[in-house]
Amino acid sequence: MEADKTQKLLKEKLKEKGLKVTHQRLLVLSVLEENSGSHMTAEDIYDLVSEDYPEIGLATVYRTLQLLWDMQLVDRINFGDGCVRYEIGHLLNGETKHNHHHLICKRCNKVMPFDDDLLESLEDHIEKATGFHVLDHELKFYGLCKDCMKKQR
Amino acid sequence: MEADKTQKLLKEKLKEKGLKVTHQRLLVLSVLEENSGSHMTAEDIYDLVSEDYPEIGLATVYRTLQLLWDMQLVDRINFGDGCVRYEIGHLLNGETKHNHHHLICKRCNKVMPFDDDLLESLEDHIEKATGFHVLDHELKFYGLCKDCMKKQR
DNA sequence: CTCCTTGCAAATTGTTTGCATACCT
DNA sequence: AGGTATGCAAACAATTTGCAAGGAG
Repeated sequence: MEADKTQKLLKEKLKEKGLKVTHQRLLVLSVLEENSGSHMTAEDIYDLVSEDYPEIGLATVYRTLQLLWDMQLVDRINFGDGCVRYEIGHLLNGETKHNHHHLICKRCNKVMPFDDDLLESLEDHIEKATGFHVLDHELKFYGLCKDCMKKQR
Repeated sequence: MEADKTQKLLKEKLKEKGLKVTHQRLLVLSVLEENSGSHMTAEDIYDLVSEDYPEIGLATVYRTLQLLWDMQLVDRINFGDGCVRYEIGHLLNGETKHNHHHLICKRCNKVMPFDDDLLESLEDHIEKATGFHVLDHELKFYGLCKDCMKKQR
């Protein structure tokens, strides 16, 4: 149901640019959609798409992710663990803004989401103070999770 | 003057762990200190250290940066351009907290610092709400800088 | 004298590119 | 048909690792 809407949007945007609607592009987007909430690497996505469509190549996944990102259909996140991660775009995600942040444990590397929209007003302030037009933000907190705090020597 | 303090701290931390004080380690830290405010890649640091100490190897720089990061003497930043960047740790930087953020222009890739300590209270809130102990945060705003806004078609 | 550390080169890992073929429109 | 997309393998770039030799405590 939601998925239909997403696909339709992708098809529109492709047509707009004279690009083609292919199996691979639809599949990558749908995997991202089915796993909304997880932070997936290109390899993760490749593995999942491969289940339905084994002949896909990893390079195509990279090219498609780049494309989806250019079209603002997916978000990129980087936890500094050496690979870029993707999730379904916040524009498609129901919410009007991207207001979920990440708590990253320095010891066990667990990543937890955290919701807050405190930053809206800060964005307005930035625009007025610097002339920089904010489109999106990314906020990460590094520290120790509850479990690791307990285990702390 | 400040540099002495930094070196002393490094020496202490090394001794604490039974590790050795080497030229290379001191030099990497001092380059970072001299360039406080810039966001340097391992390669940048390697080039600068090489001027004083040409026999250093790039691998040593990587190993040293890892070490300094473990010891909380330097901060890591990732602008998603394919390489990790480093700057002198906020603990050493005079301030008590790391409250400078980044405005990243999506068009020209310029990076501008932006200071604000609005997040302190948010950190307290997180600790109470989730049990996650926050050590540091990283906040990036993506958008269009003043110049690129003007040039906008 | 013992272990930690280094430099070098080789190995890894994530990602990109070139090219001939296959596929949308 | 005509140009876009794909799969594969080779190319790349940033970072890591193995190892023998050098240096700090």
